[in-house]
Amino acid sequence: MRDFQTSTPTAAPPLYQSVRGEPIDQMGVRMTFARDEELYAQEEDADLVYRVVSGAVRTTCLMSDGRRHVGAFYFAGEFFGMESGDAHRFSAEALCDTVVTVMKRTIAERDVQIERLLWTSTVQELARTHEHLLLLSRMTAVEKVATFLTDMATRQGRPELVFLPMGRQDIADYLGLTIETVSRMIGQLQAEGFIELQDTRHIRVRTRGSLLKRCA
Amino acid sequence: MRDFQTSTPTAAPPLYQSVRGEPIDQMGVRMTFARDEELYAQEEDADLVYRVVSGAVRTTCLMSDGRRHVGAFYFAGEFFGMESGDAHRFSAEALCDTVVTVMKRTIAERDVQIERLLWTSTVQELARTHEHLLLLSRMTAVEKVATFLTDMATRQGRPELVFLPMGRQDIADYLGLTIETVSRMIGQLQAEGFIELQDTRHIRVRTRGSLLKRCA
DNA sequence: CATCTCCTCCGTAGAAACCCTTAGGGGAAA
DNA sequence: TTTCCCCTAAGGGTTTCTACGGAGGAGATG
Repeated sequence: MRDFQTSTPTAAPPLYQSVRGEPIDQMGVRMTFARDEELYAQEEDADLVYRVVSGAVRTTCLMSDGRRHVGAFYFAGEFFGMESGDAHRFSAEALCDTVVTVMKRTIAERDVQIERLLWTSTVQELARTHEHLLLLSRMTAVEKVATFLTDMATRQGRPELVFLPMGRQDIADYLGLTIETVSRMIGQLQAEGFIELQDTRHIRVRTRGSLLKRCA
Repeated sequence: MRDFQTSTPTAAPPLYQSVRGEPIDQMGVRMTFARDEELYAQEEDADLVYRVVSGAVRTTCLMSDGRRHVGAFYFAGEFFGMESGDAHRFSAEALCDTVVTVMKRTIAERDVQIERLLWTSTVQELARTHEHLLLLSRMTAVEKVATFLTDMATRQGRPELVFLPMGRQDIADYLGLTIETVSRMIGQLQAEGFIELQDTRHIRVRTRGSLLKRCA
């Protein structure tokens, strides 16, 4: 976990660094969550917006028959929890020990600068989500896993060594695969020489260019 | 096409009706596009934002090996074309004869009211996109088609008779299926008595409650 | 500190289900 | 007629489902 904590702050875009000269990390109330602790639940009132300071968060959606879907992962510097309606459509949980800042939605919407920041963040998330759509609808299993790994590497700002704060089940539910297929595809990428597993959560990318070819 | 033109304006939320007392339809420059005409292309500069006045628009993404992906459909009252970067990641085409209003992004961002409208619209689209993700990642073929039909019915504001301005290929590329599977599933829903085909583009929903059960 | 057990998570293999590919025919529009 | 799009059917491939075994961590015990 520790190397993850120290690596992610570099991923925060410069845009997010300050508002009115204040470090944006200090905007709102600081809160800490333990691994697997719930930040908010599905159907809960969505009157707060969140921003990751350190650690990582996943949003999940549970269907009535038990099928599970992971909507997104959020890392340091990223906003989440904005909803168009009154209630959260997903629940949010901490992947590891995580610090976030929390702000009332009504307060954020009263400040033009903060609102603009939120809008920029929302458009960025929309773009990421569209990429996710493309991945889910038209990629093969091995392409999904390769794309996921390069995306994680990029967002962590360290293309040669990826740390995965989430388990295999989370990856599977994010990519629309089963846990077995994820394992098989990681094994296949390793057998083909694209990646090397240091342990189950640390993956060394050998030839980034070649791995990108497996991304479709 | 005609019944579609008359039915969609009712789908526009009240929020979009006016800004500063002006009908928002008159914001920006009015443009008309013919069926299958391109509004903008993938990789093109994204310095404009669009809003559908009448008709319908699809956004598509073409992969290098020819695989095709439909990102979204937009109907009267909805904004599209906002990007986080400088370039469009998708191309946009008219599904039928379509009227849109076009506005410079820089102008939109200078007006606080318009900017807020855009943000609201973006958050709504993000929510719709998250629903689309859930559909693609964890639904079966028949659930995808059933969900698609109920979504179209809802957005057209006429739950009992759905008009599909897009072809089967567009539906398939939107749902991550093949055209044959879409046909089979529509046939299956018809055989099970949930829907009835008037012609290939007009579908009568017999028992909405039952169809919703097929949506997972 | 070593060892044991429990528990969770990860990896592998075979069978089965699901969906896609391929091929062919029909109907509407140009 | 020609062309394009849609529907149907059969075979094959990819992914999932089911089942089993191994690795590693947490906690209890001596």
